[in-house]
Amino acid sequence: MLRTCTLKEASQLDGETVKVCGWVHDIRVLGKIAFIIIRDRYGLAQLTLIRSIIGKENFKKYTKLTRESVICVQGKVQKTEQAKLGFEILLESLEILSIAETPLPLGVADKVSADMETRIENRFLDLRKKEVLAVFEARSAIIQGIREYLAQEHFIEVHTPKIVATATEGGTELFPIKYFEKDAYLNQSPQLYKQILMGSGFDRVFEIAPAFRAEEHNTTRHLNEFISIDAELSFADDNDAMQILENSIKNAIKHAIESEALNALEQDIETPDKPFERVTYDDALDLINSKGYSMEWGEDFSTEALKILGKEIDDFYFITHWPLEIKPFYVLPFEEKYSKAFDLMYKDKELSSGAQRNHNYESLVNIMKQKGLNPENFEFYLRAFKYGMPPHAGWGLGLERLVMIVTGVKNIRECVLFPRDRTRLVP
RNA sequence: GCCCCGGUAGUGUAGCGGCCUAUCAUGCGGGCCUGUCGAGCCCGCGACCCGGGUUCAAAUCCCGGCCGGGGCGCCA
Repeated sequence: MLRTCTLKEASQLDGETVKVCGWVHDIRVLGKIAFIIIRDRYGLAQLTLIRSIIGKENFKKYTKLTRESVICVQGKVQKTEQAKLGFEILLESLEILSIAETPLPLGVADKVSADMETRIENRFLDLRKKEVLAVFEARSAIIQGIREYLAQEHFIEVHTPKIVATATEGGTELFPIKYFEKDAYLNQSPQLYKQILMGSGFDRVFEIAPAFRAEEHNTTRHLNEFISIDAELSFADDNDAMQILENSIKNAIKHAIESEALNALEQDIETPDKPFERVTYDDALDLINSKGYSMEWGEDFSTEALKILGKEIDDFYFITHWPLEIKPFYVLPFEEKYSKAFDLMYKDKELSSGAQRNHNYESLVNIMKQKGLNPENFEFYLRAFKYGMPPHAGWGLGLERLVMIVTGVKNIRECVLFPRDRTRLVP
């Protein structure tokens, strides 16, 4: 066993001799005494080196260690007021496990900031910073919160194919790939598959998996590969789906807060205690037009329009009863020109979209034709509607968008370990 | 897809025709110090993206390329 405890655990072991491992965060030499700040995932600890105890040779060797080298040390934990952290480890022996080259392409303990590109190119180093790590701890907690809630509501976690034969919904660009002698695509959404599973009687399913979009977008809120959290439930309408979504989000935030990851981010967010406000498309439209912005019925909200809404309405809110014409073919029509579609917003950000689905075969085929899609290309999907399909509803949620909101991070790339954007394919 | 902005030491920056042998911080190398903790002090190291042009003179202006950041659109 290389270590007997983590640095955080060591802080509680006053008087005991421990063996700990980590990275050299910083070294301060003051003549005959020196301090090495060691770091692991859980925190920092100060190693105190006294030359007269460890010997001149060792003292020199250890204080010449480069930053970010990996070491394993043995020493005695002592509580002391003299150390900022309230304790220190009086060094007895030190083993060098890995020497870090110098200079570092990206400073870890530095005060200077780095550009996004430098950070991503050296992501392994960037991830050593506690505020960067914290984003991923929060992300993990968010996923756990959602998974925990959905499992409790008897959702089955499923995985659908990411290599598919045709476009899911039309519209967005897909990444073409070679599938042996056939042409295929990376899937933009599990939409069609999770609906088929409703026809299978799975009743309630969810999936947390990558989705791919080949749009050349240049924004801080789009990725070409992102994690989509999708849920679908049978014998349910749009309101049921919204409730499940709302509760999932609340549990996600609760978990993120409880994980304490947010402490490193100076992010102050509370679990929303009130129900999310629900605004109809028509009311939202009126609100926007009343603020001096001009928007026609049947248009989607522009970024500028959403900024107005974001200011007028509280944090999380649903926009419901969308015009049928601007939603995909699979949403359920309602009162002729409307649909049972909804979007979940956080201020001006689109977090999720969902709907009660159209489970009527004839109607579905008609709407597909109206939208210029060829039903023959969707035969594998449509046949599930011919032999007993229950009414159902569901949603897709962009994980990284939620992580942005919960952590307060401004660029969505910071919410992914190794982001895929317009030009980035490595690392 | 349309549009805007930017590339200066390892990192982050200042400079935006001659005052540049290029600023500052951080880092790195060396030295001093037994309580540092954003340590301090002294010495040193290290850079104008590439190609072409304008000019007596280019980091600075112009053109092209490469690379990056962002806005809109599209969406999650």
